[in-house]
Amino acid sequence: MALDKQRIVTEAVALLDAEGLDGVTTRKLAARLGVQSPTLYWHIPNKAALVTAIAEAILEQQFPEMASPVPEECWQDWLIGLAERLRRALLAHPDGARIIAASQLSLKMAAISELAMSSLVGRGIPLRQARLIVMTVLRFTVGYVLEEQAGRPDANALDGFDMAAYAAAYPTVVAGVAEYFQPGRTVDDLFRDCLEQIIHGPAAQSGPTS
Amino acid sequence: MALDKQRIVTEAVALLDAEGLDGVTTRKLAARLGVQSPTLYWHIPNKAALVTAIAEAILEQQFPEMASPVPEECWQDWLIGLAERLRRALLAHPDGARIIAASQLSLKMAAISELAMSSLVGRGIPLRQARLIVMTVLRFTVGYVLEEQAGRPDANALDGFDMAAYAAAYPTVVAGVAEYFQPGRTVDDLFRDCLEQIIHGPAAQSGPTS
DNA sequence: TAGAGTTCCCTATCAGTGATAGAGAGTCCT
DNA sequence: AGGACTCTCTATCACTGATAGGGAACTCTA
Repeated sequence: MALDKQRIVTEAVALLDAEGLDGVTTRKLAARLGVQSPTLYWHIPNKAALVTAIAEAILEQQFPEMASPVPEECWQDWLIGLAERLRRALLAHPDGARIIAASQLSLKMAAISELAMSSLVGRGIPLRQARLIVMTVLRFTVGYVLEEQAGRPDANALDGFDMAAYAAAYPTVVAGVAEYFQPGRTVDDLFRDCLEQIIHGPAAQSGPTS
Repeated sequence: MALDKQRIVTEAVALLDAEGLDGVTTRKLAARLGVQSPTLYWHIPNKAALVTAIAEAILEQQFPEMASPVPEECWQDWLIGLAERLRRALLAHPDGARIIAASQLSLKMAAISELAMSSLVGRGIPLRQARLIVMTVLRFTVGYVLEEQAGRPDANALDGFDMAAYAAAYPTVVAGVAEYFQPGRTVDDLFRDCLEQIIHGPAAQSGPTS
């Protein structure tokens, strides 16, 4: 089978799934393609471009089409759904968020921004506010998943870790985690609740605001 | 002068400032310290630990003390100020956000969360909501600065870039950028406006919300 | 004070990384 | 037939994080 950029990127994603971002090296990728590593440089200028191409592929996979909200759907729910799809796209591969963050000038990401902003503007939201909301939601989502996927420290680094001391030093943080997850809530609920914080505002939830 | 972890981290930050994260190699760092590179491994287990230590140093620099809001200050403004300080901490060094994102188990970051959450709880906000707001603000801030600091693509990668086509494909995005910055607003204003979106909610700004 | 243990830095070396130079097989077009 | 173009190869570079193991200097103990 002829080697082309398409096939390289497809195999790179498979390698990513198998070994994570740090496992994606030109040699391993070439080996999977039955080729020597310098050959890749005929099709791809450098590794940064490869990572960007992987990012585009990951997004494309989850956003094959770009659909505006249907008329009867309120934009808030639609935007939450969009962010959840973006999060799922990043979670679908190891280090997905790192890859998106490392990729430069992603056209697919620009397309998502464009879709979201134009949809909001179409609902009568002023351009400036639409931009603020969309930027906030998208950057938050990347930041969120980035931390969500952050490599758990290896056991080696953990041997000096004292959970009791941690709980004593950061009681509110620990209590907050315990409180949230105790009634059967999941990490997906947590993401959604944070999103609603952004989109509907703190006032949407019960509780004093000053 | 004796070599210790403190001095290593201080010099690593200086090297970071001079050459960026990719320039922080064990050899260059050792050279600055007048030492051979394997010597560093006597003081530090591996490079990941070094990056984490750099992250702690960067945060420490901007958050030497942890102050709760004074009584007459509303928590919203205080929290915005906290996020702005965090952003300034990340912007103060090249790749600051990448470093925070790559560092595992930062105690200083936990301390910031603890301070913020306990301050909000102290103002009567329910624990769950305090956690949601603080998490949202902190992860958004990291995601925001990460993109803000993302390496601009080199001229090499830009030669195939057609600005006119970009503007045609993503008109709302481009219009949004132009609209925002035209009246003399700065990138700092943009960050603050996004933050207010989160903390005060979309309703705080004028404009329809459905 | 003698000797043992500890601390800290060294040289030598490893496997692996992204990337380039340049040769050489095919293929296609004139 | 012959030149140009496309694609893959071998060989090699400079560099990276990391480990093994030697040795000097210091400190603590008998």
